[in-house]
Amino acid sequence: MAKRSSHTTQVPPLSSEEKIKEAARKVFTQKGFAATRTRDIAKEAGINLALLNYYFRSKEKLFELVMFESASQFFASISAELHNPKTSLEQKLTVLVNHYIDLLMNEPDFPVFILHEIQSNPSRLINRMQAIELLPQSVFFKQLAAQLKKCGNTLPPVHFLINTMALLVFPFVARPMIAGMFRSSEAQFRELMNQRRELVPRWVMQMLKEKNTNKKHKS
Amino acid sequence: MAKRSSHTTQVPPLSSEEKIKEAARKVFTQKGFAATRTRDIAKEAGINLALLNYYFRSKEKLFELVMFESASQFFASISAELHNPKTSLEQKLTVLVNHYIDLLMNEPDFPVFILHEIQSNPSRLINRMQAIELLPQSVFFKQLAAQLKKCGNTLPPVHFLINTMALLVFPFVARPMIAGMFRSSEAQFRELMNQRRELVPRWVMQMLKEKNTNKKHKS
DNA sequence: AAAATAATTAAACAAATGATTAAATCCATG
DNA sequence: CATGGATTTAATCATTTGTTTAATTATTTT
Repeated sequence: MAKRSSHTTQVPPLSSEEKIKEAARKVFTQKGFAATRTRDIAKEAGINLALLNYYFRSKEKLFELVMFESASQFFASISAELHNPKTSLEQKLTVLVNHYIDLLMNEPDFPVFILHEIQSNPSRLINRMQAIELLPQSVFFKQLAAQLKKCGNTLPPVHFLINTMALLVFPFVARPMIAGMFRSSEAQFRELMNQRRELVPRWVMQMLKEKNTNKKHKS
Repeated sequence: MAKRSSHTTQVPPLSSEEKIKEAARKVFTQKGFAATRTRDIAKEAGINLALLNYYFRSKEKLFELVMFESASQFFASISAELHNPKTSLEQKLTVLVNHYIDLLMNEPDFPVFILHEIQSNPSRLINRMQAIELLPQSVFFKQLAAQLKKCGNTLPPVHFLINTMALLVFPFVARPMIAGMFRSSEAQFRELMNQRRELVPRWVMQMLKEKNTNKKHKS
């Protein structure tokens, strides 16, 4: 297909259709559905505005196509590892954390984007993502529950799924605030996130091991 | 000011100006700036569309007014406790966690909203919130750093500030996803969050105490 | 009560924006 | 080359949307 040539990194010229999809992904992710103009996408893609409707019918259709691709890729990319019966819970945690830290360093705007779109239109996105609903049936989740039981911790396993995701993705969604707090540079932030590659799995394992004293709380 | 009357919960009738502000807060928070129409706000407030511009000049001005109020209230509401030299780190954690769990149960859409607005227009909001930049100078932060030192943990204290916020607010920003995973009801979610009132402070204290082995990570 | 000021309304305007049209250009195939 | 379909473009349309205007009603002041 793409004619390869010389020694330089040769980018196969994208078709207009592909250019639109890439531009749409970029602009939608940064500004959200409502704030992006079809003209923004056309300009970003370097194509005529009418081509957008020629290939994708409407802004809405383009959004659903591109974002369903992104979202399922985001959630499914780690699915195999989560269902792998050969690796330990701790190994899975390490793979999971490293995978998403890599991903989020390249796509830092994605989490807030997806959370905002879900919040402003829950039905449109939640239904289409079966990857999410399969998580509680994964080997990973079962190993998590087993580890809890072994340690005599009677808390619902959900807490620790939440905690893992929280420690993993929250730094990225709060990145502008963290940067604002410490006037920290991009490089400093990346250094922090690289440290967390080892820290997050350790913290999660430690939380699992803690005895749950199971005190009452005020209703 | 407001004339109080009988035994029933008497709502002092809001002025049009107040009705608009309340409606704006609600609609902006749920749908974001770009997706809300001035007509949505007018309808929600039950007032004529022109009144919005009569009192607030423009959608943009209304947004900045109302959201600056919300945001500074959100961040400043706990400021006194964070600077209290009388209470211990653990006590502060408990107060902080309980305060924000209360707040977020009533305003679950606020975090995603504010994060999305910051992401799509960082300069507009970050500058105005000095509360955020004062956090690293708070007694809370100093106690956190001291506790780390005492335990021989050489990691940057920021990690634990991030972790505290993560464990506290992430469940709310991810609420629709969590509900989707476990088909859980509103009541079940609230029960989980009530459990976390005690769990989050404990988890954070535990993370602080862990020895940091300080292994190298791949650059 | 009269006058003045404030609040409210219906209607309309102007710009932005998603979408369409019809003509022009490109490109493979016979 | 000629033909026919696919691609691209400039121009335009129709609707939405933030805002304004001018007239009407309510409230306060004199």
